[in-house]
Amino acid sequence: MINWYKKNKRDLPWRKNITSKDYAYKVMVSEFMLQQTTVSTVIPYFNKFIKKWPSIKKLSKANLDEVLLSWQGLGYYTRAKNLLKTSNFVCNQHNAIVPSSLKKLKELPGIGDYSAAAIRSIGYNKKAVAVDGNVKRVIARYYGLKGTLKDNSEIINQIALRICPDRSNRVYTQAIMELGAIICKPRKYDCKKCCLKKNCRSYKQNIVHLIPSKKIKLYKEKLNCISFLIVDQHKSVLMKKREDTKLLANQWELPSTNWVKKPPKFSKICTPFPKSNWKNTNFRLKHIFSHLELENVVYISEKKIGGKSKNFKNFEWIDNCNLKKIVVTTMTKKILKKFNLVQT
DNA sequence: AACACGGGGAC
DNA sequence: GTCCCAGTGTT
Repeated sequence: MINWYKKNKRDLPWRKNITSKDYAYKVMVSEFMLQQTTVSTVIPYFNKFIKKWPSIKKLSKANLDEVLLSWQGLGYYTRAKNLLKTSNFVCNQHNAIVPSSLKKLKELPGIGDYSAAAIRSIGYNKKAVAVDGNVKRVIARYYGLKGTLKDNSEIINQIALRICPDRSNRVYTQAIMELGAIICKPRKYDCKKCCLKKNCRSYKQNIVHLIPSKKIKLYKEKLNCISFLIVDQHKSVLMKKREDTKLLANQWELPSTNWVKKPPKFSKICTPFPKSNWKNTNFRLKHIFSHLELENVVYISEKKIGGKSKNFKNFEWIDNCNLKKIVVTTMTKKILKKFNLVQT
């Protein structure tokens, strides 16, 4: 497997300059970004992030809005918050050196079992057992473990510990993950090319397609809302900042109704400017989150001079130029794009 | 042990 | 449409 990896490994930006002083920091940043996120999605974000904050000391001087802006579109925004917290903690408590012990790594916000092991192994080449989704799948197939990954999590962790080598841990950790990502993929796996096929139980028994078995799908709540797009005479858009907790924390979005099960009926009284002339755009946007679906109907209006608004708490008129400087939810971004108020 | 937390890519 | 991705924190 190691030989296969050395020959076939991908040229990923966080694998460069292993000897540089900031290498462990870069590995840490990559591990935050890679949580539940594919490599191809992460690469451009990682490059931009490291260009802006090449060292942990520089990152620790950033403010949250800046970090969230560079995270915009990547999802799971608590990661950005935790990464900033962690960099501050490391600068204050660990002399700006990313720790290499599992215990100290796991004290850092946003770093759990997997990330601690990955940073120790990939960042410092010290022994650690990093078990991510790829590793679980490779082990489950190689040992022919039927059932879901969750059913087998205990035994998978035991095996992972047993087969983890003491030496060259950095290469091993990446090799087994890379095998899962390139060859032993969830679908369209390529067993013919797999260096482990000789002893792979599910390959020999021809049950690769059954392993791991799918986890039962959970019901996704379907919600609805109306968003209000209002532009003033200077082409500024009225935006609202979300609360700093929970979903899409601290991000800006169009003013909108609550998210409710039954599609809300339009009424001027729910709009930010009840006296304006609101029109249904007939534009509907379905947005999928990990745990719910939201169907968004967009109403549009131009602000009348002298029109009064109801409640300006957390509301602000944002001009076109400043729209790209604030963190906007992906959903609102799509709406603004549809009405040619933002590029890209 | 179950749920909250994004968004996109592959099929 | 479905699955799932270099998971973590909260309840």
